[in-house]
Amino acid sequence: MPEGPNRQAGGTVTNEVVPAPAYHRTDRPRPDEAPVTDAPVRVRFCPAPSGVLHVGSVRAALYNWLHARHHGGTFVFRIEDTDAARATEESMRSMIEALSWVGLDWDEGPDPADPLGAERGDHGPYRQSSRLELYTAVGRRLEEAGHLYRDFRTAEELEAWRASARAGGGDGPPVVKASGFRHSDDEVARFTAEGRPASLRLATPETGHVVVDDLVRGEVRFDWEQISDPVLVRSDGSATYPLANSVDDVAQGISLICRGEDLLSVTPRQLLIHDLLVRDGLLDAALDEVGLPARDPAWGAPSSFAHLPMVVGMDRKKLSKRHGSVAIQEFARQGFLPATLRNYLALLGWSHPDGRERLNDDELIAAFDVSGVGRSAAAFDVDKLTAFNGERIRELDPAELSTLLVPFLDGTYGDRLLDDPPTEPQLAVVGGLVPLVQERMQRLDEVQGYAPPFLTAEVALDEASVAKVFTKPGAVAAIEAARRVLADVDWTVEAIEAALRTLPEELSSGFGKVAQPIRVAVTGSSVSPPLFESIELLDREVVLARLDAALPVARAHAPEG
RNA sequence: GGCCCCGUCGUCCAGCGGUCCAGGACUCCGCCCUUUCAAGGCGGCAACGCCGGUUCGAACCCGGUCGGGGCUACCA
Repeated sequence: MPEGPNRQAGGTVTNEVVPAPAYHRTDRPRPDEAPVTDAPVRVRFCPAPSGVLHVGSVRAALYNWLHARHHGGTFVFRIEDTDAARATEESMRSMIEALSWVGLDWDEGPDPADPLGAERGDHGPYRQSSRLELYTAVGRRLEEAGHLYRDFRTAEELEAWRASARAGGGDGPPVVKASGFRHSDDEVARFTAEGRPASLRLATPETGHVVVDDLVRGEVRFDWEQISDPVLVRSDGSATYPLANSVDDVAQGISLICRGEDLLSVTPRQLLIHDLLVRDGLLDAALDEVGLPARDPAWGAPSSFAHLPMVVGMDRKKLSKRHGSVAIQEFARQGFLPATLRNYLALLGWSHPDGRERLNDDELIAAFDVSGVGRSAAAFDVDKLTAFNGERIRELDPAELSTLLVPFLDGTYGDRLLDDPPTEPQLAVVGGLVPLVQERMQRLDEVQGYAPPFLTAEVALDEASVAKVFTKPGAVAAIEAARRVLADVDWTVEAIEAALRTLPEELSSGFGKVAQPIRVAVTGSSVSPPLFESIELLDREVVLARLDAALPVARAHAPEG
């Protein structure tokens, strides 16, 4: 049981590397001897810009953001585009836009207003493609210090070796170790002279084990003999993820690495790299060499890890297009509020100590603690998200909701029902619509189902509604009576209601029987916002015209006799 | 195959040896309210994967088993 001085509120922070015979030095300080307690809280979100940002990534970003805000720390947004073949600017732009939309603001990283250009923060650049020199310098220094070895094997050779090893040809599992992979000095000299390309592998310890003390998983032990020596520098000279990611985490003073569980098994080698980077000031020298900002003296190597459980679909399978909207932008166009996403996603793996679920940012930030995160995979449930969203919409200030609704009516998302730009009267109608629809919407895009009768002169009578309502006795009479009383009533909700309330008695009927035909005639459907308010929102001429237009239809559907 | 992680209602969580014939939220169902649809109120269905062990006592501890997932790339 590792017991070091490295304790921090919220969890044990001892990442012990034991023993370390294969990494050479014995006079170095043990990693757990370095006090890390007063290092400032700095966390990062560092997606690889290929594809779109999905809810799993956003939840990871959210947890990092919450951790930073809770501790008054710094949230860094870094772009990991070391794989030139996969990274695209389109994806990068989209991810920056998505994270901004969700409302997770970062303190250092690309400028959302100028995604491909400006950056903010003193420890950049924040795009790895702009730090290649650093990785090269670090790679060279690591090699000079004897931590790396050259591998001249081609991809085909490696593949063949793996295939046979896996086939159980007596070689055991396919673990790459220096003991079996390091070329002899002669070979190295010869291959180098021939100009054969070589990748650089990190020589990990051949024996012993590492204990990763994870804030969510507890202590996880790995035996070094099971861990392959990772390629740090590709044969074309470019850095791989383990190198670039580790270098940047140390160079940017990241204190807690909080990421997906899929990276848990890769943590041992990163611990080793962090250690090598910090030791003897190797990284500091490289930083200085390439002219990048020096590290803050208060920073240590990342001292805490938190590996978050995966987010899966309702079928427990990996999140995919089949699970609805994968790209975060899709949530925007469907009318989800960013605050809903933040609230819901926070609860996917974590819960407030007192059990409350509807939480605003302040409450989230105040209560969030990574070590309280659960360990099992969580299914993303759109129904619950939707329910949360409906509640939030109801809490919105009407004026704000009115503004939020416009993009769903001006053609930004969905059909265009407003002029460009919207006219004052149109905006007034939208504003008038808000009280009628606010409590019956779960998503903003649902306004598209309510708005047409109020924004277009003509109304199309819904076939099913006509068949259901106009075929009942009394429909024609109700419409005729409504037409008569509405012709000269005061155009206020109260007067309209008072007038229509007299109809049931006159027609010896129930109000429901009278109201439905009128509703269909005026709104086109048997399902609509409240009748009196709907009528009032429309102009008298429009209402009367619609009643007139509906009359022949109602007559045509009227029952015999 | 090897290494690692995970396993409470359909779903997300609570539970951290007795107060649990397991609690909240979403979904679903019923009732109330009601001019439709909603909203709101009330009520209901529904789970500790399995087998052993420890213990006076286990959802909680231990072992095994089964099931799910991750990694096993010169992707990240």
